[in-house]
Amino acid sequence: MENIATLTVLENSMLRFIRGYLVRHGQGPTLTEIGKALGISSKGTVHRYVQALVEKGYLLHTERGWRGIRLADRIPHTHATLPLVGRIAAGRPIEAIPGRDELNLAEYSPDEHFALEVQGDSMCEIGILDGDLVIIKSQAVAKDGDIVVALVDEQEATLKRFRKLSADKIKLVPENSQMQPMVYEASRVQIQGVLVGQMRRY
Amino acid sequence: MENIATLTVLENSMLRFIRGYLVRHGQGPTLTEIGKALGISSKGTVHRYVQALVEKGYLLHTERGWRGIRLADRIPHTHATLPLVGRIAAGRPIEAIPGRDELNLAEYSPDEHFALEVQGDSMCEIGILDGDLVIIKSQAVAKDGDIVVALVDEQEATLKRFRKLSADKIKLVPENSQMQPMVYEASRVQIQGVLVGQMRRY
DNA sequence: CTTGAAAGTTCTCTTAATGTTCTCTACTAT
DNA sequence: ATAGTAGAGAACATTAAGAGAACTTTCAAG
Repeated sequence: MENIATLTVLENSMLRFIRGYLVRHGQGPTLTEIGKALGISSKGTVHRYVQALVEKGYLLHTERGWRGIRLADRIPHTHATLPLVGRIAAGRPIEAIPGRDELNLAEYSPDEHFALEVQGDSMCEIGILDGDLVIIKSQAVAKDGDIVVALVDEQEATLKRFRKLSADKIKLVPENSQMQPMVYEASRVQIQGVLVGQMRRY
Repeated sequence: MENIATLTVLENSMLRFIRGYLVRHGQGPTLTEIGKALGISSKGTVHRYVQALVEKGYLLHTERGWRGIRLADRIPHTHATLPLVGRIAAGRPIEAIPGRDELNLAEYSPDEHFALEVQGDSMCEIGILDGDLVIIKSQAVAKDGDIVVALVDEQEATLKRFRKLSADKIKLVPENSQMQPMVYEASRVQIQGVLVGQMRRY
């Protein structure tokens, strides 16, 4: 945590860019490329910042030669963010996503969200598999088509797509063709929240 | 946080804001940002409150430089966690998962990991869909069967399952029956990392 | 090997953003 | 009336960020 404290906003941005570039290209960027990416037209300015990162221990530079910027072992610990290097599509270069160079994992506030582990295949056709974690925003009302955590008779829980049939009937729809939708009296069903995220570990 | 009671309402609000900001950004807010968040237009006023929190032992400030506000050691740092309520299986009550009541969103250290956004369907049969984010552990070596980010000829990237055919040949296998595996000379392929996580937003 | 372009290095000058200090004001409770 | 809380805002100081020119080094092509 202390480590990040010593970097300015721009140093941090530059480090993120350099880091992404190394993954995307397998070699270091030129000062001009760094400048272009960060909107700086002066190589001198870019050079100075790279030097600052080297002096602060975040970057190394090969002794001679072009494109010699490398990551040092010392990488800032930024709580709850990861560098978002870009978009990967087979057969293409990884392309940086303009304006998005960080993945913020702390965007879900714990007072409004909770997590659940999924068991079963009811939502597998949309990529929510057995064992996945889902992030739910706590709310009691859902829109037609939302994926909800629904409590039936205050007891049985399920993660399904919510369909409103009428004022007093709702349908909970699995995303698995082998399973049937279920229709309930609205009064039996309590919406606990709405799906906002999913994640899986490997 | 027992001593939080000795703060005024506003000091308390400010402390909460600063704590949240530090988690999301990994560095301190500017006085202007604090002011904007709490509806105070005067930097001078904000500064005075920050000083009060420093004097009362809740905050620290780096000796020099901007964005230097930090939490004092006695203040618990907010971690990027969500309550993990339990396991959800259709038709059953949500059951608590023994020993796991929190989902730690910050488990991937940024010095070893980066994220990528997936484009395409090459891994869709294992639930990695177009638009998903994947979390990659940086490493240059993979085991047979690992899902890897591979750079071919320092240029083309791909996320596929790694199969080692021989000492100098590897195969990259999609998880989509409509696509063919590709075989490469090992010297053409640079492993940038191995898949450790996946996530999706709704 | 030579040459020219690209990339890197050093330096000076400038501007904008952020932090600090201070004075004045208003409201509420004692 | 006084003290505490809370706010505005201005002037000043410090930090970060930027341009660009001149020079040096590296590399690739001929």
